[in-house]
Formats: sequence, structure tokens, C-alpha cells
Amino acid sequence: MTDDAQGRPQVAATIYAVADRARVSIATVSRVLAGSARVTEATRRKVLAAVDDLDYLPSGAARSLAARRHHTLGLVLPELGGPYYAELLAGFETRAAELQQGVMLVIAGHARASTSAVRSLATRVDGIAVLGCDLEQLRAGTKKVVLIAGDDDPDVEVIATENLDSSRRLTNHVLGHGRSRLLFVGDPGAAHDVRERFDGFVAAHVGAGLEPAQPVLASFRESEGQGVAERIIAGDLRADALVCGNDELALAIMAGLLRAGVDVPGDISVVGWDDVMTSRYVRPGLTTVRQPVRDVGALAADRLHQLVTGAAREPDRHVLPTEVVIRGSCGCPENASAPDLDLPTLPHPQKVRVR
Amino acid sequence: MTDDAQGRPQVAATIYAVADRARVSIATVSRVLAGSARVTEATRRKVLAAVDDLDYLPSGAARSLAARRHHTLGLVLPELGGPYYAELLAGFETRAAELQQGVMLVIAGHARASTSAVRSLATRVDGIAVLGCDLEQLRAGTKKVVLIAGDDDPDVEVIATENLDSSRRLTNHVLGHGRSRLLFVGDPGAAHDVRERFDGFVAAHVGAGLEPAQPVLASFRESEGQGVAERIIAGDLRADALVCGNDELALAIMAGLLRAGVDVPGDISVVGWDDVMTSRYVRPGLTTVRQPVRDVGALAADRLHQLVTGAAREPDRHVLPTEVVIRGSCGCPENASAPDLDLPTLPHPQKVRVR
DNA sequence: CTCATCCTTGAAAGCGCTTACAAGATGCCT
DNA sequence: AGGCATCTTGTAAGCGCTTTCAAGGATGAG
Repeated sequence: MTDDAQGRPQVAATIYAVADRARVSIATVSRVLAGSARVTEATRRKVLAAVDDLDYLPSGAARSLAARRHHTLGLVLPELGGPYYAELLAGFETRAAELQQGVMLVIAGHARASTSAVRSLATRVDGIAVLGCDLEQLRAGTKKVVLIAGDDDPDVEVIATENLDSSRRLTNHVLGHGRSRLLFVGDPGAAHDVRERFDGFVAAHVGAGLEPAQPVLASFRESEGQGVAERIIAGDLRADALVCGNDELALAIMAGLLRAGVDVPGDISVVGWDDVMTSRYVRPGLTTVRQPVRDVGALAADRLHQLVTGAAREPDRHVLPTEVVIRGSCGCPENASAPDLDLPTLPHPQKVRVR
Repeated sequence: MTDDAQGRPQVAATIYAVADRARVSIATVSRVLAGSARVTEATRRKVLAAVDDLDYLPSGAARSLAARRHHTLGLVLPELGGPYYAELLAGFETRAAELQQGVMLVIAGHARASTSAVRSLATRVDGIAVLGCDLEQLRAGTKKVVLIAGDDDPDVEVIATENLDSSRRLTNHVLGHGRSRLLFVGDPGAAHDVRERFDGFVAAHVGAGLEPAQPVLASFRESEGQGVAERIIAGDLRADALVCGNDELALAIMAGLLRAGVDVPGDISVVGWDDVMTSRYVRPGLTTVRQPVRDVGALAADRLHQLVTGAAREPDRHVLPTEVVIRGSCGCPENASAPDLDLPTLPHPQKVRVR
């Protein structure tokens, strides 16, 4: 075994090399490294010294194979645009790290390629958390699964945020501004949580004795918001308030409207969902709904781990509360101090003078 | 072997079960699954049928152990706040997926816990890409390493974006607005790329025969920007232009300034770095520098894979070009059609009437 | 001093794959 | 028909660990 220019061995040391050097058996090395078994302090030190000398790093593959556990959790996300997914991922990773579990990420993107990606993911993790993707393929497997923001399913663990009621309250708030021609922008068929938001929109209308309009189908991208704004400006779509499925869409629409000289919220209210950073910075501030996204990620990792270790037996359903954040885009005075505005560490520019 | 309520086997099928069912040897199953070797069409179909019947999913651990390859790349990020890291990750994952490699993510966070996290990461991947974290521990290992946004190091692969020259140009642009008391906000000691941005700031001053001020130390968080804004308002800090290390900081400072009635860019110019979404939406639009973050991530995955497969032998250094994005916060008219403003798919609200 | 008891340590059997290597089957030519 | 090259398939030896089981040593009681 020769070393390279930097003087480090070309090939990684194995447990055998460590055992040899410490003059013990590989079983003892394994015990020391596992930390659990009873080993004399003297041998422990010998082994640790050898590990150190050789820069020994155990092979994860061999370990997983022998122990039948990967100590790794998988997360499948449809994309990584916007702060929503990043935040979720951060919560997931952080909790997983606390549980000493690694995290493998798959961005599902196009269904074709992702099927194989998810299958291959399943070969290297103990369990998988899935957001917004079809999991039919997983259903069949023996891996543990957690569905994030998925529909009710008694057979599967689900972590979701509250949508229906907050959407109803948000819609009611907009109606309370005297608006009567509201449009829901988003595709209720695209994801379960969007469906629930639309249902809340409908429920508020029904509660007020109004007829809800059909949803304006649009996916959650800024470019689509642009298109919606144009249709409104062109008179193609008539509304005095827009309840949007997420903030990106709402922001893009609002920007398009403002650019064309439409007064928001004077002529038309716009509200969103997610409370992204930009929503705090634009004028008028975007009224929206804040979800505990990080907590969702953390809880997903937590439950997945419990399912894997057997600490949890039955799949359960968890719904985390959300919070309506009132700013100016709905028609409220910008400096309204709604109770949910207190985010002490974040700036809430309110009486900004522009120009 | 009993099945559970849903009728799926409790324990995953192995290659032996598949071989038995297809009446072939495990070697043949392996060959069919690898897809490479020469196998009769008839046997191939038999095997594939058995695989299908049994819902066979190979064990990643066994596979990695036997083949001495994990087919997984690791990525170590310091955090996941803001769009920068998410974008990088997206580029990395996407490219890795194209190369049929899995991705394991570690958020380094606190050094203490992350040392063990990175060590354990190293046991399950073929190579590691690191951003902004100490890699002394990795240097010693036998794993391949790519440094993202790291300092020059002939021994290690480095992927970076151009900082010095674009920072010099950006600073010159601000100086061109007749500003003379510029402050750099950020901590050049915190990361190599911030150091380069500060160096560019200094270079521009030197080029103009001016004395550069000491940097205003601040980390890249909105809360710190708040503090800087307060110091300026209090007169604690005097400046007619702020060159900020990133957009979050610039946006928070600008918001704080505007809220206090300071005219941006009339009284004071503010520019940032990164071109985050919010920078396009705020008024005035934030003049900043756009980096090909996604490409950086993709290139990192690419090079790492090449290093692992041996397609690349020598560590190399890659510097990707950046682009100054002129908006209103530097003092330019908001509707200036600077050449780098053409982002056709993104809205650039320009003549927005607010209230 | 002897024997039972408790601890520490080692031997060895897998975990589920990949991959030389070898053997058998098939087809072609003379 | 026999001999040889070619192609397909099987045999078996690991890959580097964990973990059971058993052996040997140390310890204490009688």
C-alpha cells in the first residue's frame, strides 16, 4: 500500500487494519465504535488510538448491510423553488441530524425520471417522506412512508397544515372589506392542500350566502401570475379581490396589476399563502397565511424515524395550525397591528416612504 | 413469511428469492439488473417477471459494499436560508440525478455536531462537495472533495463565481453616481467570496484614488441589517452609499432606512449581491449582482462525479462569470434598460405606482 | 487452594450483492 | 461427424461490517 503525494493512504483503512494495529479482534473494534458494549478502558484506548492513527472511517455500506439499517431518511420534493421547500427541507434535515440520521434528497421533477430516482432512493434509506408526488410505487414497498401535505389516508402517516379553516377565515376577511366578486387563483386539482384552500374559499362564500366563482387555473409560478394579471387588465377576468393559492402567484399578479396602474388594494384586493420573505417587503405588504413549514419538516423526520424504529406502530395524521397574516394588500391599513404581525426578529416595513 | 393487512410481504425480497423464482442463479439476476452483460432475451424476461412479482428492490447497502461505490454524492451547506443555497442544491441534485447519483445533504450549522455529521456522511458517499465550511477533517480522508466558493487551493477542486472584478465594477458604478463615502457591509473574514467582494470594493477605491473605509462587520441576516440601518440613522455611521455583501442584508438595511424616512437612493445608495426574488419586487429595485448559482451546483456535482469515476484526475479550479444587475437603488432611473435587465420570464416591475 | 460466577474478548457466521472464473451449450467449419 | 470458437449461465469468493456464541481470565466465596 503506497501513499499519495500528500502522504495519505490511497485506500481507506478497514476494520481489519484497525484490529491488527490495536492487536485486538475486529469484534472488539466494532464494540468500541458502537460505544455500547462492555470493553475495558485500556482496550478502548488502544482501539481509539489505532482508529486515529489510521484515519479510519467505517464503511457505511458494510455497516448498513450487517445491521440492516441505513440510518438514513429520504425526502422527495417536487421542486426547490421558493422558500417553502427549502424551509421544509431545513426542518427535516435538522431533526434528522438530531436523530443521528442522514438525509437523502430527491427532486421529483418529471415523473419519468423520478420513478427510477425514487426507487433507487428506496434502496438506500429506511423510510421516505414524500411531498406532492404520487407514491403509488412506494405504497407497494416495505419501506416506511410519511406523506407531507397529502390527503387523508388511514393507511399512511400524514403531516399537513391546516388549510380549510384558515382559507375560510382569510376569505371572510376579504369579504369583510366589502368585496363581493372574489376569484380563487390556483389549481385545486394540482395538490391536496390547494384543494383544501379552494374548499375554504367556497365555504366562506356559502356561509355568506354567495355563489363562489370557478377557480382560475394557474400553477404556482411567477410567469403564470403575469398571465393572470394581463387577463384582468384586459377585462377578460372581472374581480375585486384575488385569493391566490400561494405568494409567488399573488406577488406576480400584484406586481403586474400595479405596473399597469391598477390600484391594489383600492381597486382590487390580493391575498396569498405562505408568507414568503418578499411578502413582507413589497408595498402594499401581502396579506397571506403563514404555515409552520419548518415544523412540518421536523415532524416528518420525527415520525418517520419513529416508524422505522418501531417506536410508533400505527400511521397517524397530524395537522399543524396556520396563521393569517394581515398586511395591506387586502385593504387593511398597512400599519394595522394585527395580533399575528408580531415576528420580533423580522423587519416589518410599514410606513415606508417610496421616493 | 406472513403478509400484513395490505397483503404485502413483511420482509423485502432478496436476490435469492428472485433467482429461485426465475430458476436462474443470482449472478444472472444481477446481470439482468445491471443491464450490461449479455443475457438471452428469454432469461431476461423470466428474471424481470420474477422481479416484478416479488416487488424486488435490491439492497443499496449490499450493492455498494460489493461494487465499492455508493453512487451517492454528498453536499455540505452551512445553512439553507435564502434562495442561494436552495438554488445551488437544486442544481447539484438535478445534475446528480442525471448522472444517476443520489444526493445526501448535511447542513453544517454548529461545528460541534456537524463534525460527526460530516464524518458519517463520508461513510456513505463517493465524494463530498463543501460550501463555506472547514474541511480540514476531509482533507485527510480518501474521499473526493469539491470546494464551492472556496479559496484557491491547488490540491483541491474549487468551483467559484467571479467576485473581485464584478465587485470592482459594481463599486465603480456606485462611485459613478457621484458617491464618495461608501461603506462595505459584511464580514470579509466570514467567507472567501465575501473577502473577494471586499477586495473588489477596495480595488475600485484605489483605482479612483480614494481611501476605502473599513468594512462594517455584519453577518448575512436580515436582523443584522436592521442594526446597521439604525446605526446609520443614529449618525453612528456616515455614508452616502452602502455596498452590501448580500441581498438579504441590503434589503433589510434599505427597508430600515426607508421606514425612518431616509431617501434611497436620493440620500444614500444601497446595492447588494445575489439577486434574490425580493430584489426585483421592492421599490426601489435593488441593484445587485447575479450569480449562476444553479450552474455552480451542477458543475460541482459534475466535477465530483468525474473525480470519483476517474474521468478527471487533477483537481481544477473553475470560476463562473457573474452579472451586475442595475435597478433603482444605486441611483439609476428605475426604468433604465441596462443590458443585463433582460430576464424575459421574470417580471420587472418598473413604473409601479404605489398608492 | 479450589470452584463457581462474572467479564472481556475472539471466532465465525452471516448481511445481499458483484464479479472473476469456469463450465456447459450452441453453432460453424472442415 | 469431429473439433473449435463463441456465447450464456452458474459457482464461489469476497466486499467490510455486526452479532451470537463460546472460550478464557479474573474475581470472590467457601
